[in-house]
Amino acid sequence: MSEDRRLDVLRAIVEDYVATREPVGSRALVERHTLGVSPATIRNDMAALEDAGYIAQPHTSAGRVPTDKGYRVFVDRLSTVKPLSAPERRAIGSFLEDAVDLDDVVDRSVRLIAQLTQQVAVVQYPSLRRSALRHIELVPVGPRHLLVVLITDTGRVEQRTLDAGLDLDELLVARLRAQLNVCVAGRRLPELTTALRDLGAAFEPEHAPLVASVVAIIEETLAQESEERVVLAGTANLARGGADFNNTLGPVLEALEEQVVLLRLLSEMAEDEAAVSVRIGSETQHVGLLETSFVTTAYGDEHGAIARVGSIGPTRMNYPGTMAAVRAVARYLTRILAGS
Amino acid sequence: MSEDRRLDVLRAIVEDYVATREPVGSRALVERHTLGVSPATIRNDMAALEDAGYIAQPHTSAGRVPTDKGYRVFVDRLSTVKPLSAPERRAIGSFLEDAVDLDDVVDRSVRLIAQLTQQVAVVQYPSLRRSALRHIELVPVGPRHLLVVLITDTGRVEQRTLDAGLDLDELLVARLRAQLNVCVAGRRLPELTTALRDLGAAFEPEHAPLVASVVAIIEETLAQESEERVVLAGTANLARGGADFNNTLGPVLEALEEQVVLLRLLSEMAEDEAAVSVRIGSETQHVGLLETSFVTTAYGDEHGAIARVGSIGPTRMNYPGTMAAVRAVARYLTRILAGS
DNA sequence: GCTTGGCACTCGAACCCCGAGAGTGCTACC
DNA sequence: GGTAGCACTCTCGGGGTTCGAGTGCCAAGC
Repeated sequence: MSEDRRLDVLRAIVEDYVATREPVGSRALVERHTLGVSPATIRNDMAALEDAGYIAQPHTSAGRVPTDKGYRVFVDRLSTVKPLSAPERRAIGSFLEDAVDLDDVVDRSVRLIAQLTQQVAVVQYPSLRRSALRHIELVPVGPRHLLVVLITDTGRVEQRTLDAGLDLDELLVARLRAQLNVCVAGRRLPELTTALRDLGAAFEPEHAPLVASVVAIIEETLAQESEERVVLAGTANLARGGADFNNTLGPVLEALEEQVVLLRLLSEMAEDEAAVSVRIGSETQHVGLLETSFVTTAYGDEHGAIARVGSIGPTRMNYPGTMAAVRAVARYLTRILAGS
Repeated sequence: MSEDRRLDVLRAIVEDYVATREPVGSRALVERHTLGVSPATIRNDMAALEDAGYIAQPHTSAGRVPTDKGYRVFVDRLSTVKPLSAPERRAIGSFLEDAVDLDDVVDRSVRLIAQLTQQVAVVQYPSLRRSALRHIELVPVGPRHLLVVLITDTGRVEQRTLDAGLDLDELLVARLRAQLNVCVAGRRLPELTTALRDLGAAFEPEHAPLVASVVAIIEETLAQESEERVVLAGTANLARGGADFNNTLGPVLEALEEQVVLLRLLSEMAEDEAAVSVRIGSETQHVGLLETSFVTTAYGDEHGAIARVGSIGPTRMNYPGTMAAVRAVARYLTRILAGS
């Protein structure tokens, strides 16, 4: 009983099951694949695969279905990610290049992945933590309020309103703005925070409270927003494809709305070295996502990885295709961000 | 056969059907409501209501179910929106007040409505068209690119990147920024665009192309974004409630992802005078939303209405409760925006 | 020792039938 | 106009049966 053939059988089972959505039996396998042996032999292999936990049968006298463990072996050892066709790649590139700003880039990316994979797409905004501030803008709002706008080198914009507690002097605001931007110029976060703390020294003591509160709100924003933001698209694809997981759709939608869940998964997967990382079924460690898999990869700019994109679908998904699509979009995304 | 009693019967049917989710028959009706007549009489009334198109039976020998037309009468004439309880109102107010910026306000509002109505919530961002620009910021990005940031008096921020086509002079950018902000100061859109067109005159002829392209991108942004942006929450609530519309969930999700559809509905409903506006089933004029109703109302700031909030659920929804929740959130939202 | 054909066995899906129950519409009566 | 009675219709659910796919095992073959 050759080990190689058993893996071939596992691959065939996964492929057939993904294609047909029905448990696959020994006869169907030999008919659709050239395995060179009879159904009886396949049955023996299947029994071994079942003992090893790679496949299971929904009930006696039904065909076999891959388990999460089976998909894992398939993804790790049995599948090859085949690159997209040249026209597809061109379409991706040109679609993304038409974006007018960062929001638009993210929006287009997520729609693109949803479209390509016919599943739910996830795009994480560029991390504030790993990007540098490009500019800080202070805009007086009414007599006593100040709008603080932070612009990063990835084009992301964050704003906060600050109650100054006293009437604002236009000149002072201008000085503060200038100092802040000197302070900021091109620095990454760790240096930035220490630089900000020294800022008070450049101002008269009576302005210390204002400076302090502006600095505080900047730091707070950076800290808060390092809890990243994610954008979804294609949730309707969950319901499409008909009898996919009709009855368990609720928990999946709930999990997707809980950004916390997605962020945890994304951060866990960021630790994987692999270019494209996959979480299968129970590996997601979330009860609502037991029947779904999550394929992600990192994108970045010239300085390296800054966030992730991905696609979520049923565990019974087309893994090679999904991985190819996610990887392709991430590459173009990186190119766009590095180029602008 | 009194007309009044017939309407009472219709109201009872709607209420029972909403509560039980099952077709309601004549006997159940007299048992649960004090109508003072026998089932046979109710049957006659029901026949009349059916002839008039207010109710229908799913099949012979089943109870009756309200039609869209029946719900319409119920909403217009038979239901009273009862205000939320004091604790509920306080909870809404305090939850919204903790928001740190406009994005956060919108985010909290939409989650709040989803929570209160247990349905899908929709919040439209404040319209750029109806708000005034508070500030324009120009930030050089690399040698030749300019980031144009627009800040409105509702706190909304839009940005665009511009390829200047030639190296940028720092001083020129500063002059342009100053001029733009003079131009802008507090003006509403219609005056603004004419003011912008005259801007070129203040600069030397050789800078005309730059000025023109900056003005162009500002106008383009304002035009584009007057196609409003909407935010959703609570899509998982569609699947919850079990057998609500299990099989037709796909089209609904698709419709919700099509922002165009929502925006059309919102703009149509903006024309209604009524404080709270309702679209029932087929009235949405969208095939995916045939089994859903859409409850919206406007919110604004001290200058009046600027956008809408709403809730989407099955036609068989709790209309009075949904209307109360949507109205309450809109009021608090208005208060917050006017106060900041 | 692996592979194969044969065979008995299991079990879910589909179908049909039937009875129960809910609800209606009609008609005669108050 | 309201009411009671009654015949009629139709869905839903249970129970029984058949059908077929698929398995597991065994004995024979290469």
